[in-house]
Amino acid sequence: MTPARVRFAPSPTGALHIGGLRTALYNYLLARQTGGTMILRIEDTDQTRFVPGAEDYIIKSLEWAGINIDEGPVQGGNKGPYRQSERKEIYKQFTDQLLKEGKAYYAFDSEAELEAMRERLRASGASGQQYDQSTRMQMVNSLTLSAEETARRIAEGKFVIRMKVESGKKVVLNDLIRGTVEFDSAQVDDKVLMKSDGMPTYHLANVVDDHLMEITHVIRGEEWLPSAPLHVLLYEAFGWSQSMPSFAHLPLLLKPDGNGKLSKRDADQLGFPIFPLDWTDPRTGETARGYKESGYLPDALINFLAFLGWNPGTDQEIFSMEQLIASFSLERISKSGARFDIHKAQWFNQQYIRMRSAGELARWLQSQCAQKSIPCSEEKAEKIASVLKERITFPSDLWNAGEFFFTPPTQFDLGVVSKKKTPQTEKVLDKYAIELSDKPRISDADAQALLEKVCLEEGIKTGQVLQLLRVCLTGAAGGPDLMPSISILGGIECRARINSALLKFKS
RNA sequence: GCUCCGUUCGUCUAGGGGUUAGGACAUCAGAUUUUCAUUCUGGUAACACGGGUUCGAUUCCCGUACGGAGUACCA
Repeated sequence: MTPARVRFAPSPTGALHIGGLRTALYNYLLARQTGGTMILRIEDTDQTRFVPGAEDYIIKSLEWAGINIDEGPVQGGNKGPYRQSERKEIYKQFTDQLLKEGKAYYAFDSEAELEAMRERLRASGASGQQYDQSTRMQMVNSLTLSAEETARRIAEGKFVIRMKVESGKKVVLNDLIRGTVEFDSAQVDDKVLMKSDGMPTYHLANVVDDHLMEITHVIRGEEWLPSAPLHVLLYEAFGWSQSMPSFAHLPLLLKPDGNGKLSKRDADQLGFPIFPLDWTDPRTGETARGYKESGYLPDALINFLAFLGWNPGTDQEIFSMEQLIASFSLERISKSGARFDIHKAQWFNQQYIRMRSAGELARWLQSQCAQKSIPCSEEKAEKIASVLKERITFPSDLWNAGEFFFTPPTQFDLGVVSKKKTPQTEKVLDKYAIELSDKPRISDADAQALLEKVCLEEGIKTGQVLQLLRVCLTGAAGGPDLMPSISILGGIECRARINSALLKFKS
């Protein structure tokens, strides 16, 4: 396999969207699989949309997700710089070349003039309202103005450079996911290549950089497919057709319900994260919760994301990053958009939590306790973790489901109480409490044997008191196995809880 | 409007001219757990529609419908 050079090229206009993370992942998988190079390129050519902190956020998010960058603004590399704003001079050379060869031209139209053109076209019932070969000669540009006038306007410094797209050409794109896609160059417009502030547009910058950085595969979202013919034309114009990268346009991530692509709004409404990490928008001060902070494990999220649009063709679903790298292939990416389903993400998380060691879960619990200033020994944390392990989806559930190990219940399931509390069961629990009172440490088996003994003396089955006992101890009707719980709590604590609960039930 | 892309259970998908159309999530039922969860077993549930091509089409072709994307001096 020839080593692939791929890039993830976000623009620092905000937090990294979960769909962007998937795009980065697919790029990364191909890079690692082929022993190639993963490049991060910051596409910050729109100065008006620049958001401070966004670049740093993107880098931290990728790092958390386990997507390691080989070349980028932080790591450097010999094809840099990796921020497009720092490559301004490079782009100028290339537009100059196109200008000289007559493949691009200067345009001076104001925004109002452009709008007027579109309005005119709409009114006339034309099929499109593009600045293209059919309209360019009616516009204010170096094609329609005299050489002197053009020179004067250029000297004023207010101009854009547009691609001069020839009509009547068939543009063929061989997409790795979609196969051959054909376009008619007549419907490609004369896109702006260089903006009036001297910055390139995405179209120019992307082609120039991909060429200069020797990118072999452009793996990006499907939203780029319509502008792909322009990019192909640009490669041709520069004479780079032979070394043009392969394209793979990824299916989009769609809303869980309704129509359209997944947006932050949907996530907010349905209550799930859309960003990898917590993000505070510096403009609005608004904070959005991240996957990390919501308790998703990075490898679980990655596994989930990998399967949204790709599958290995086998029944295996749990894949580590290494396994994904080994099995991944662009050919097995599906063509249609994938609805985003947070339930599946939760299921993956649950699976990954179970694969963690009791020790690791214990450390999570200990840190949660520490935050609440509740002491928790390693031994206790580990015991709790092992009884709770199969029952949780997020690390925070350790506390939610195990709080009763630290604080006696204040609320009790009254349904169980009214159903199970009889003079007889009360008496059993009373006696059980006394038996427990001199046993600070007690094993599961002993707790069980003791209960059976008391029940036998009172002539009832253990099953008749078990649930009432659980409510006394934990307050709830359901929960982890009772005997191990008693062992964790210890005899003294259990006795106290039984007594106080029984007292409460009397009133 | 125009251009491009797409369409298999509710969801993610496998499959592919002749299959009992497979798996996973979700859901329902039963078993286990004298609780809940887990686990196990089983169930419900899909080839958008219409024309071709063919002995035969869910699979290939063409339309239609529906969905999506793009249509900026944003990426």
